[in-house]
Amino acid sequence: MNEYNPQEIEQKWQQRWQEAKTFTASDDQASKQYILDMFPYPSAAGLHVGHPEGYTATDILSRFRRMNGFNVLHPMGWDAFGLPAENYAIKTGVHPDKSTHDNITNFTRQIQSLGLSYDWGREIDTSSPEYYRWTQWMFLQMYKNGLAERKKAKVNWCNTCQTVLANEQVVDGNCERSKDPVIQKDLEQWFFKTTQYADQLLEDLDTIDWPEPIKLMQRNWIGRQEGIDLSYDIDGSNEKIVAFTKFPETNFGATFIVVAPEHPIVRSITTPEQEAEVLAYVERTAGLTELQRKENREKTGVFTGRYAINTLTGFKMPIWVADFVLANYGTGMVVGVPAHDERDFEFAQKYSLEIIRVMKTTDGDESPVTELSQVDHNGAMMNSDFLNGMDAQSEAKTAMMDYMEKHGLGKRVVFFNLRDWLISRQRYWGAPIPIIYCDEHGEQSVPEDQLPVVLPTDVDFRPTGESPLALSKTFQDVSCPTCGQPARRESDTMDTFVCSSWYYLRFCDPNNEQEFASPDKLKQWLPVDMYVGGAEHAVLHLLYARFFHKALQDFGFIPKEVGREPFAALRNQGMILGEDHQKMSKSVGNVINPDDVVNEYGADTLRLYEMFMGPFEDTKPWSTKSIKGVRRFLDRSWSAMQQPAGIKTTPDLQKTLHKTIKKVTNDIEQFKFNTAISQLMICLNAISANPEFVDEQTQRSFLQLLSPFAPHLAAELAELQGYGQDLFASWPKFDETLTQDDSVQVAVQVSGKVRGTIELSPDADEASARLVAEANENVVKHITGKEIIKVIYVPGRIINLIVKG
RNA sequence: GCCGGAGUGGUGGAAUUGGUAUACACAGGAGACUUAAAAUCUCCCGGUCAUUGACCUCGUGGGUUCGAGUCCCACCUCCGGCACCA
Repeated sequence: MNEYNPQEIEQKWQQRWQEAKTFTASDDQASKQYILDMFPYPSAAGLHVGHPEGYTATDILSRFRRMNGFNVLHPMGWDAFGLPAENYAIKTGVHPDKSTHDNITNFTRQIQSLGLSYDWGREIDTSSPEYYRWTQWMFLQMYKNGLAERKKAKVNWCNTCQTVLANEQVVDGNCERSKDPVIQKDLEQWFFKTTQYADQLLEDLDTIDWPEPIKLMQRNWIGRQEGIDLSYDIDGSNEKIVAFTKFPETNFGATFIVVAPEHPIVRSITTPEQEAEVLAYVERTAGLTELQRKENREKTGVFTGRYAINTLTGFKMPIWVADFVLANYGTGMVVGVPAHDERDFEFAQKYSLEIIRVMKTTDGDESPVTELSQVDHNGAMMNSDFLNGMDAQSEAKTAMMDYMEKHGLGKRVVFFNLRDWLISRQRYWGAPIPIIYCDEHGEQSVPEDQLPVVLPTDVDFRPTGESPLALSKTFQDVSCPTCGQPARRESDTMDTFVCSSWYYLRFCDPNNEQEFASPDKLKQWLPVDMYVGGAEHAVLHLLYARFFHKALQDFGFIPKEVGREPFAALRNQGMILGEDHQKMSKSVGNVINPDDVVNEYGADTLRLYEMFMGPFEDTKPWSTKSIKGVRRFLDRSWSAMQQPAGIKTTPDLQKTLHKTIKKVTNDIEQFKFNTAISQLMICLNAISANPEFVDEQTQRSFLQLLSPFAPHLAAELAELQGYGQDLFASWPKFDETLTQDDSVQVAVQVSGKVRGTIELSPDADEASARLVAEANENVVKHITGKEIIKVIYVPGRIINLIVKG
């Protein structure tokens, strides 16, 4: 018998598959499956064990679908632009293009050593001019259609990275990458108007098969809220206060107004007496970072000297400026109802503003509100004229909104949390934004036939806060597309998330030089049927890609037939922790390198182990000991499958085989790889117990079932046994009747407690089941002398005898 | 604070969705083969008490039910997201 030598056979089969182009997708079949991994950023650290988890899952699914007759598109590529390569260049002087491509070479070697069935003919690299040419082209389409816009705005700035960041890239007030505090800067920047798609991005979530928690996170991020913009006259001014609120029903209790310091109205309404104080406050708060604002929870504010009139009550509401009101949320102005809002209460208390209760809260309290714990906005209205007695959150809210709209005092509005996507980056290693500025003609698109705008090489990477491209002579020498006079190029590059927002489209037609992808090819493959990756992309990448898909479809570049969503189904792999149950990290020293595992145990063992560890979506710790058990299973499969096939099988073995076919088939569909593997182990145990009764059919089926998980081993055994590789052109079928047991163990309960088990046919009737149960020796002593008053019988599961006395 | 997810043997985890809790593995114990070890194979393996058996056990405490890991209520712990959001 041959020795199982994984390193040898794995290399051999990988080579054969590559030479035979076994996994090349063809573009002309109807039953398609597009199975996609989130493509990796090729970091210098190489592959970590988290990568193969997702890649193995999609590989199993791809091989399984192919065996079931599907035409599968399963590609791989590189999300190659990004800050780490540039930071590395600053430190070492190695050009990002070089380090990135060295890393890609290493990643390719590592990924290929796992025997994954990618169609390498479709490999893409977002940093190649052939790719980013289309990234730039897409920017121009966004521009042409009014979805890309340059505007001055308060933006997030990271001092360490020396660049602006998107809203989504700010985590707890810190830069997602450097973890350093983000400060606010007023800058002119490029935005994609994601907000124009807020409604659709929200609604279409209902049409896709994604994990509910991920959908919920997107819903919360988009943050749709219904409310009303209330207008108030200002005493002694022609301007108006417009305040957004979700709780207009409390408006009889409104006693003051607060405006964000950044709001332009502050300057125009402040009275001369208050001017100095207000300006000083505005200046002081403007300099604060997000973090400082967050740390300083103590409310501060300054009176503008002006009053707005509460139309309902005639109350003169003082207008204050305070930084707890955010300029970019709602209208940047808030109506203060201190009795029924905690923030308003704190502010009113600090500055001795009037507090009027307008609700008997759910705890029955209707005394004056003097403590924070009394503040609540649920209950029955009081002190509120026509609202009195109504429930605050239902009747009263609607009645008040109706009243306000009818009298021209307010307008119902829908407000979203989502902001436009800031895509400019003052960095080098990204796709240049294809815009030219001319003194005479202003902002100009680079003509499409001049794409790509190639990244120059004569560049100093060191971040100065200005884009490195601005300092390149060769890059800046350009003439205006309209008048031909000297002009200058936009020197910012695009956020790398722009590149990754459309790569799934390029895989459909990766070598097309006329279009980013032809409509026919898009029609052939879209949408992605299964998309797999880490949950860290819950909002960023997945939201942006959805936005791109919708926008490009509306521009007419993606056929309508493929639907409004790019990823029909999504699964997230769980994180793999170190053996110490800690997050893997270099500094802790608990990092497992996939190369080492492949060298020691083989790729099939690594694949099988990562799938066997636990549920796909769960976080789970690595265990070097457990991996040996998986290798043992492959060793035993290796020797069992090399036995000469027996003439006939046993009914028991056949039953186990058919149960296994059924379970493995269903489990793969449901991403329950761990239980699929345990069933394969059960099957092998049965095979090993009856070596002389393992017939050819059993061997063939077992190898077929094993092949998506351990493809090299299965291929080698098929060859050794003379079954040929055609074996893997089909998936075994199970016979439902052969998966049924003839007799089953049924538990006998007496008054709900298990007292014994009996053997019965699964369709035995209650009378005969009861007869056998009552005769069971372990049961008898619990029922003698007692009356059986009720019997509950679940065929094939339990029989429960309820006794009295 | 608000919104999600999770809590099962010494360990990773199973449990046909309300029906015999601990499948499949790992670790551990005993034995076989071996001069020996490794490898391999066979058996045992949640806890307490005990004579054949009984009782307890799925984060904690209640509840619904003939029957609850699974459903309901309250609470505890861990992980993830959001957060002066009007």
